[in-house]
Amino acid sequence: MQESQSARRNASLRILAAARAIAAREGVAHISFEAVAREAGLSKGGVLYNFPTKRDLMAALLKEMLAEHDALEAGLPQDAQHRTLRRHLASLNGLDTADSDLSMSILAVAAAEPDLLDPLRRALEADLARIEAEATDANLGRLIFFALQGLRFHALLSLPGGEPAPRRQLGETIMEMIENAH
Amino acid sequence: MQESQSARRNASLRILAAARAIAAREGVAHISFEAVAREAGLSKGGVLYNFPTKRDLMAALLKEMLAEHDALEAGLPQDAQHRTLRRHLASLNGLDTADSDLSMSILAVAAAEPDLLDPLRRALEADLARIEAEATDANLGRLIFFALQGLRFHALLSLPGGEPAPRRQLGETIMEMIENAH
DNA sequence: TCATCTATACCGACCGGATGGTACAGTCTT
DNA sequence: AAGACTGTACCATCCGGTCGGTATAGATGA
Repeated sequence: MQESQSARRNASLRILAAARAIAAREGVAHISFEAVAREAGLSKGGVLYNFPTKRDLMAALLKEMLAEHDALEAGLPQDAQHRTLRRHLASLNGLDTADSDLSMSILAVAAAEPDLLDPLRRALEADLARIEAEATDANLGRLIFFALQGLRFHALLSLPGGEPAPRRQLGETIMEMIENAH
Repeated sequence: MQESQSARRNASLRILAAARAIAAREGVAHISFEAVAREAGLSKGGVLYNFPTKRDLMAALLKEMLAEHDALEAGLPQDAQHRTLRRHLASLNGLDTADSDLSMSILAVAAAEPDLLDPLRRALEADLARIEAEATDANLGRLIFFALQGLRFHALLSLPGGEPAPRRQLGETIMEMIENAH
């Protein structure tokens, strides 16, 4: 194990990964310092050293998720129309491979400390504005945006329509609507 | 207060109302037996007599919410087209007056015990099927359904676009789309 | 070069509070 | 009196957070 540098210094990434793993396996409610420590292979004190409060841990989790979502835009063709909508669509389609359970933590976080969602609120606010600006029909743009969000939540909560197959099907419908509206 | 029958015999309704009040005031995470008992004006033992486990309490809360949602259909004109979609729209518009925080409990419940959402899953599954059957364009019906759901979740989590004003605005757009598609 | 000092990263025992749940005694209604 | 219902005391557990301590790596200085 090449821990000469990485493990010695800063176990934060390992801790976040451990938290995600626990969320995926046992549910977000089971993210506790002890559990995370066990999963990450260090002590509770070590986790608390990196994230002094649970709030900090959850905030870091959320930040990581938003960053991954934003990173998707890089994979889009430079000249694509409706970039923001496309990014959301891509993010939605990537829900299988990526751990959807991390997103799930948003919900748990929201229940406990609503203001932790502020970064997410700002990001979505900007996205919504961009979508309206990019759209030929602002109303249609909004409609599609919320449909994507609805689809996302259904996927997170295992509600009908959120399974990969129907999700992708509606995704294609939406893609056609996007491309036909120039 | 006419407690001669209702309160004396079966405090369940009072308990559920208390739980909703707590959720609205302090958040879903603060629904505990003791807190509910205090709010409902009885003892913890009393609450536990009516709802032997927390799971039972949460399930009852969810059931109550679903019933209220279904009840909205009665207020719709007999001959209305797209009844199911209209009901969802009505439910969404009623989010302000009704306690949205009850719906919020869905999220917390889902985090703790996902299978409690099964009744909701069945209800939404049926709704989705009905919507597709009622729609002239099944794809459009689905799209609108998920947009409504997205809007609902945004409202629950105080995410952008979920505020009453923009919510109602998009609602009207949707209403027009529904009425123009015959 | 070697002793000392300092900062970083981590360990693990412990505390206090909250919570779900139990036990059981009492009360009210019929 | 019996059963439905309520109140009180209590328990076990979990969890977030504190705290004193350890290990190590580099800087400092004579």
